[in-house]
Amino acid sequence: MTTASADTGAGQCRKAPGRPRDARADDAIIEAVIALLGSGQSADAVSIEAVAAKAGVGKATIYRRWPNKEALLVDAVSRMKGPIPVPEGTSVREDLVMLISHARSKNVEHYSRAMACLFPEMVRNPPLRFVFQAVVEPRREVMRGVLRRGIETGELRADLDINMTVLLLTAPNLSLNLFGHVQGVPEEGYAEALIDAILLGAAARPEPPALPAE
Amino acid sequence: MTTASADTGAGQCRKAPGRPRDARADDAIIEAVIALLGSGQSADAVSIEAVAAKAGVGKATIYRRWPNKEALLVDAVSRMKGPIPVPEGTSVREDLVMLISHARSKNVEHYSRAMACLFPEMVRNPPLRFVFQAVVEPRREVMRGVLRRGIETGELRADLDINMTVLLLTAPNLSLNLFGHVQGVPEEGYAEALIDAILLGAAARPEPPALPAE
Amino acid sequence: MTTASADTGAGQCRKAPGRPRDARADDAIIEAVIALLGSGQSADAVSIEAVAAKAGVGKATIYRRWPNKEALLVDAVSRMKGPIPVPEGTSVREDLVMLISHARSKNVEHYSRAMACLFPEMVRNPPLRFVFQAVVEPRREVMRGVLRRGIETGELRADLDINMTVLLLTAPNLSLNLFGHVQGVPEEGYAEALIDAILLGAAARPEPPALPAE
Amino acid sequence: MTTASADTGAGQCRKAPGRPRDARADDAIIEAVIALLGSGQSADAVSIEAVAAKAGVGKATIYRRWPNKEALLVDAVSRMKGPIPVPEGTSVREDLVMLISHARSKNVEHYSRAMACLFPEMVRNPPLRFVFQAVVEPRREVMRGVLRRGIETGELRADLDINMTVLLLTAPNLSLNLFGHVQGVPEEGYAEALIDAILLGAAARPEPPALPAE
DNA sequence: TACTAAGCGAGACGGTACGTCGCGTCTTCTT
DNA sequence: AAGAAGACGCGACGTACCGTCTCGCTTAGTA
Repeated sequence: MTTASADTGAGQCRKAPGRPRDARADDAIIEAVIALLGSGQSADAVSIEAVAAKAGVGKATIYRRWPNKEALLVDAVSRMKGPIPVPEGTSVREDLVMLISHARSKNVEHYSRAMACLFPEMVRNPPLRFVFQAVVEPRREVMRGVLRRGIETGELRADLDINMTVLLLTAPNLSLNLFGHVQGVPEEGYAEALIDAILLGAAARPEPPALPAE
Repeated sequence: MTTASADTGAGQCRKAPGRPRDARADDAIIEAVIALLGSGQSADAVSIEAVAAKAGVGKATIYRRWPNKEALLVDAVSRMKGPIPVPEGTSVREDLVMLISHARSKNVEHYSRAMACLFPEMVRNPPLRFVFQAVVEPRREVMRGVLRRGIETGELRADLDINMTVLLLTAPNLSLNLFGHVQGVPEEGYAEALIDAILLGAAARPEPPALPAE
Repeated sequence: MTTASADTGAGQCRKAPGRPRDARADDAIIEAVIALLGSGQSADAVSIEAVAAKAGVGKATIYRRWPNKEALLVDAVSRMKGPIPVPEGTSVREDLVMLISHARSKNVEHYSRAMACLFPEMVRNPPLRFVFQAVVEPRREVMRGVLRRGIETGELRADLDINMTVLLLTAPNLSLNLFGHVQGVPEEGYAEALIDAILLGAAARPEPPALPAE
Repeated sequence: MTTASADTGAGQCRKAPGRPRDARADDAIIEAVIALLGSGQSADAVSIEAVAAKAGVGKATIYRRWPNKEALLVDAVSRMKGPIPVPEGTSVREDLVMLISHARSKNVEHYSRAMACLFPEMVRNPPLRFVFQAVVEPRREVMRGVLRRGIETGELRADLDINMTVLLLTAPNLSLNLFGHVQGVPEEGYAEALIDAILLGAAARPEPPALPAE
């Protein structure tokens, strides 16, 4: 996924000649990016020159690993999100609440800042959108698993449109990250409210007495 | 909404001395922005210098009207979206389908490109998010009206969380604009599928026979 | 000769549009170059970035006037040499002594340093040699005038090779500037010794008694 | 003269441990320098990296032999000039013509290019001027020998300033190398014209009848 | 009619970041 | 230990755009 790891991929049997890349530089660079993203400065405080200075590294060392600024940002974002959480499987609702809360709690400010740096390049170079989806898609796949299991257990409608539901689950988070709060949407209990709205649906039902257990 | 109109606002009773601003310049500038956004170039092709050159205008003429690049972009985006559509009121479902289709059909590529230019500044200067919401909020308010009317007519649940529902209706569009297609979500019939998913809900119901009319 | 003066040449009748170049910037830049050349630092202390910083000027302001580093150096050198001295015409020997002393006294250290910066570009781009000769040639022409007059007055041989003699007069100065002192050549009285050697010639004459006045 | 020979000087009695230096590398490096100097490229095409690539050698192999780029260039120049010619001693004039022609014929273009690379460092580090003179001085010494012998044989004035005359003999060549042709100085027959000018002198003599033999 | 004040196209200005290249040093494995 | 390969910190290169600032000219309303 990352350019750096691609260069030293596991598939290579023969060692590359010459001095090997210094792994500490990779880490120092990524950490410098994350630190700058979080430094409360403006989004363009994340300049390559600042990253190099903060990481104690020459600019060429960065450009040897990533072809340009945005590729570096993509990599930093993917590392920022950390490992994908594993749902516990107690119930669909609880699993989804956990996944959404996790995504929401993680680096909201950082994430938004990183996105601000990424979008320009994502637009200028659409293939990069797929690179970016490579970060998002595994998380979506976990959600699809939860939904499929819910259909099997009968917790969810058998004819559920899984892809659309995943979009409903993840897109609001994106919107909140980018635009900040939307009036009337709670910060506390957001994940629960979102999931209940999706589970229950908006349409009125004629049979209130038929749902005593819920 | 625009800085330009604020400068020559209606509150002024005495006519300003000196040569009045040339209204054709405003249009030429906005049109140049939109043309550059659509020119298939990269997102940073939309530089003030390029806009000025394309509009046949001096840079100072732009900065006299907008305080900086991003304010200009915000203005161009809001004009790009065109007038807010008015729902016909036949049914909640049809009104929402119309609103969503309209938002989706409009300038998907342009919009994405404009966002790419806007986000960096939105993050660096959070008040701009509110400026930006000023573009989005009126459209949301129209949706809220449809939802409220749906509750009154009994088409929607009486305890519906209107704000969350609006988020569910609008956020997926944002996600598609930014990231492009998501696998499994139809381009054709997208609005209908989205709205049905939101209306119906994901949870299974014990009473299939209770919904013969639907 | 200079790029700057070429742009605002006297032949132009219509004023160029836009803000005119700031003449103080030209001076500040040239002075910064000369100051850096004389700062006792190494030759590559004369970097465009250092010049810009010392002159309190943006790099673009330099590159707007000169296409590259070496063109700037050429210009600085020509200004460093100052106005061409005018010989008094008392005698050929005295006029030449004055011209050579003047050339030698001027900025020996600076000159050598500037040459060090110039040669790389002179070689890489031979037309620049002619630009450079434009600085040197007027000074040579003054010498030719002195020699021609000396022939007329009978002070010099009628069949003198003027161009070769000019080369003999100027080349040793170049050599001293570049390589520093040559053993056995006096610093004090250098001009006189040089000119006497050229006037008198190296060949032995059979008639020492024929030169009692000298 | 070269750093390489200094490192493996004759004073060492015990054989150095480890792998001995590969003598072919020395030659390959020097040849690569000369090839690059002659490649019609710009003067800064002679970078250490290009030399290493062309010679099929690691950069460290170069830096093990020469302390820096300019030392390498000095060495290459001295090797470029080839062995010092030995005058035949028939007459002063013929000996000098031979020496000057030889110096002039050798690698004019290469020499100029090499100088372009050398001067920057010569200025930044004046001791290098002496290193450089070590290349030039032996040639000058040969000339001094010719001149001294000419005084003994009576071909030259007894009170000749030998050092100044050597300067007059060598400096014009430098000037031509660096600045290219000077107007009015012949390419063909240059050495003869130069030497005659130096021998004969510029001053007019009152006794034309006194020189019938010449 | 002349004056005044502002708008206008053009482009120079001080900055700052970009991505590239060469320097001289270092670290790896191979010979 | 030398060698080929190439990564490393550093710093200059020349370019592009930012937002501001003069220029000379044009276009109104005011005197």
